[in-house]
Parts: sequence; structure tokens; C-alpha cells
Amino acid sequence: MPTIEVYSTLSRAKAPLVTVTPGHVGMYLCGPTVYKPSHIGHMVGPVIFDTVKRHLAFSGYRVTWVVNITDVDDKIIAESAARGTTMRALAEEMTADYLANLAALGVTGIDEMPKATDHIGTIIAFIEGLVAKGFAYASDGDVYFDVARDTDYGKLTNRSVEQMQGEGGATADRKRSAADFALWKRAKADEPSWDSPWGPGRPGWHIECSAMSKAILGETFDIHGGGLDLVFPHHENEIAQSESLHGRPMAAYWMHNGLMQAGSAAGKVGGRPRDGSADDAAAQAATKLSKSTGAEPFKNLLARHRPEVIRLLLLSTHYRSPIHFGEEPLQESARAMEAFERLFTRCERISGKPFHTLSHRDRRTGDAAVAAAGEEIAALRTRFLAAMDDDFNTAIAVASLFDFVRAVNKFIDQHGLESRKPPAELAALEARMLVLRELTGILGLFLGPPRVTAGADEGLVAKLMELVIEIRAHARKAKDFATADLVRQRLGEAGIVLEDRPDGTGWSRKG
RNA sequence: GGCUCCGUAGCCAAGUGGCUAAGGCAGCGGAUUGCAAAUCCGCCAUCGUCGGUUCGACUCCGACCGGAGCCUCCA
Repeated sequence: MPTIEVYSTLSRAKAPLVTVTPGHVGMYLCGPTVYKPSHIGHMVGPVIFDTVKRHLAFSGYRVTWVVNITDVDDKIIAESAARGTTMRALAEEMTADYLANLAALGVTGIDEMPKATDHIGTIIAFIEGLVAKGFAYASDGDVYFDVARDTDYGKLTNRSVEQMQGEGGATADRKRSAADFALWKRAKADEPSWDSPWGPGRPGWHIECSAMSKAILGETFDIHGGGLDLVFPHHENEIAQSESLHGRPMAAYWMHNGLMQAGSAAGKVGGRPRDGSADDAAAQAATKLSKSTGAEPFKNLLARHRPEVIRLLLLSTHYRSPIHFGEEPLQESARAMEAFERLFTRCERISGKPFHTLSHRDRRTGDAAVAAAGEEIAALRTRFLAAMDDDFNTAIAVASLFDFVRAVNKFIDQHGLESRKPPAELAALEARMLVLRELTGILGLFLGPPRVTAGADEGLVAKLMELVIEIRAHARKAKDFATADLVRQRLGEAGIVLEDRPDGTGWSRKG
């Protein structure tokens, strides 16, 4: 098995991936609180970790990937009340929205999606364990984690309890220290609640991840992920809970993805202004952002942009860096992506085989088969895989793919494969495309047939285009270029681009 | 104020103590084309500023300037 380096926020360094169970990777990603339709920011983590899983699986690991759904929370309660529906109904609706978005982006690797409300018993047992060990205390129907008892509290974010000068929020009077956080919250009137040893209530925010990751992946698992915004307090508190109860590390690697930024008014998407009066500029920027393209419901974005383009854009930046997002980057990404798709259709014209139907390989069989694709391709593949092995550097991986496209186009040009098709060269071309298929598959790109933009009339349009092109071909043959150019120009105005190639004329839709 | 992180070409974005600082978008020149489109070839950066360490730094250290995130359940 190849050595894969993984950066951990906890150690602030890369280290070779050594798994708890040989050959298996347990991976937990903090999922959404389902109270609103998801936006692009919610998709970053899933796309990145889906890619991580693909690369690990490609490399020979068995991977169990868990993404939780937080379906009990203040915001869900508030939103459902505002809408006049139940927490459960709202959560189900928003979960469905989330899942649809993931599916569109090709995030298919999630093995389990536990819901907090399905694990109340597990959560209560976890809290009881902490209380029994003296790390938590009940207070007037709430249960709090006692930060003072956790000697290494703050190790993930390099904070000390003394530094935590907060006021403790609305429940400060029930806490021993302002830094203590709720494991269990007593129910207010009309709120959904569950019975517990401390009376009716519901779980605090952090506890579900500790309890569910333990239930599914065990006390210590390999990779724990989430957005950079979750490092504190969420993941810090997860560590406190889990490691205090178990006396052993919760996760070996803490991976955090960078946050989405919209346009030049950089800032997190969907965030809240900090303190209304304190910082007007910051507050305004945040408010503006929440209405910007970055924070619109993801399905609206999908109406304008193909999911593949979005996925490519997300993977073009290193996962730990902030991602600039907006219409312009998206359009740039769309143009860049066309280079791949043109190559695919070009190869399909030559070989008759659509790219997405080519077979996949794993790393071992890929290693064995590269030689047939030639030295240059082998070198590019090595570069791609080395980048992915080095903390999943998708930016370099993507860059090597563009070089790959150029190499294949050049091969086709040099051998004139569009006009003559010697079997040896055809086989060599296919060997190259199989490698490309292998590598793009790791990124979760181009797995299905290219999306056709239009609807029912496609068949008719194709027929008509065939006719127009045929008539134009007659004009060209007769050197009537005025007519030929008029046809091409008018089609261009209608959004159709003609390409006169040695073997005939092709057409495609613009944009 | 505390804790993290960033500042690379017109824009986006990788990367390294010393060979030619990836890739994309845009632009320019050439090949190809009836002309285009597509494709191919070539061109386009000394790495925020100032110091320091070093034989040598864009890469390490310090200061400064500019920007971001977290410190309030936001992926």
C-alpha cells in the first residue's frame, strides 16, 4: 500500500497515514444542521472527503465514511415554529434537499448518515459515563462538561481555559465555569424532548458527534473532518468529551477544509455578523454575503451551473485554503472543463467509445497497465498520484490532468487519427484514455454521460443540424463561402458553434 | 486583546533552501483552416515591504503593512 501523508490540525503537521485497523480507514465528517436548504458552503466538505475516500479506496483501503445529520437543535426548533411545522418534518425536508445536492455533485461514498434523534439512547449513555467519571455535572436539569477537570482542554486550538473569558451565555448561572458547555439541555415548554436521568431535555451540540462516531467507528478512529469554522468550539469539545471518557485519542488525524469566500468581500458564507454594534464594516460584509451568490440555496446554483463544473472548481484549490467563489470563478471553471469534454468527444468520434463507459481501474491494475500508454502519460500519472498521496493535493492533481489532455490531443494530431485509424495507434489512444479515466475517477469527475442541456427537442434539433450542415457542405464544395459563412454566423448567433474538421463538420452548443 | 492562517503574473491558483517558480482563465505571436472554430507550438511572474540567518531564500527567523478565520450551535 502506498504511503499517504495526511495533515492534522492537532499536530499542525503532515504524517504518514497509519490506520487503527490495517487496510481500513474510519472517517467521520461533521454534517449539516438541517434547518435551511443547503448552500455551496455545505458542499465543500462532502466533495473533498468524497475525493479523499475515492483516493483511499483506489489505493487499496477499505473506507467507512460517516456523515452525521444534526436534526435536533435550537435553529431547527425556531425555524419549524416560524413555518408552523414540526422539527421532524422540517429536518426531513432539509435532509432530502441536502442529499439531492450531494447526489448531483457525485458525492456517493457516504456509508452511514446517522441522525442525532436516532441515537438519543447512545448519547444519554455517553453523558452518564462522563458524569460517572466526574467530567460532567448535572445542574438544574442541564448537564455540563466540566472543563476544569480536563487537563489538556484546548489542545486542538491552542487555548487555555483561562483564556476563555466568555460570559457563559444565558445559562451562565448554571455553570461552574463560563467555558463549560452543555451536554444535555433541559426542555423548555413546547420543545421536543426526550426523557433522561436529568429530566426531559435534548442533547447539546457537540455530544452527538462523540456518541455516534464511537457507536459506528469506535473510540479511536482514523480521520475526523469538518470545516475550519468547526475547529473551535465544536471539535475541541468533541475531543474533550470523547478523550475524557475513553482515555485515548478520538481521531488520529483532524482534517479541516477551508471556507468558502464570496467575491472580493471575503468572509464566510452564511455567517452571522459578530456583534451588531461592535464592528460595522464586518457586520455589513457578512450581511451582504448572506445574500450573495455564495449563500443562495445550492439547488438554485445548480440551475445555472453544471455540478461537474462546481466540483472541478472546488478541487482546483487546495482543500485547506479558502475558496473564492462566485459567478466569475464558476465560468472560468466551466471554460476550463470544456477542454476535457472536447477531448472526450474527439476520442469518441475516433474510437466510438464514450469516455464514461471506459472501465475503471484500481491502483494496482493501473500500475500494471500504464506502460501501454507511453512514458509521458506514465510520468503524468505518477505526478497525479504523488500529489494525491501528499495530503490530497487536488490542485496539483488537476493541473497534471490539463497536461494530460494536451498530451493526448497532441498524440491524436501527430498520428492524424481523425482521418486514418491504424489499429496500433487506436490501441495506444485507448490505453491513454483508460489512464485518464482512472485519474478523473479519483476526483469523482466525468463519471456519467455528459449532461445534455436541452430537453425533448434534442432529437429534432440533431436532425435539423444534420440537414443544415449538409447543405452548407454543398456550398463549401462549390466555393460558395459567402453562403457557408452566413450559415455559420447565423448559427453562432443562435448559440451553436460549427467546427469544420478534416473528417466533417461538427457542432456544439455554446457555453 | 488571545489563537490560527494568508499576501506568488491582468485574474484564479500550486510549489521549493540552490537545476527552466505547476496548472487554469484572459492576452499576444506562429502552425493548421477557404475564412473560422477546435487542436498544437511559443511568449507573458523574481514570489507584500524592510531587515536578519545562510556559501545561497520566493522558500527559515524578526519587524512592519495588508487581508481572512476562530474566540457566541456557522460546513
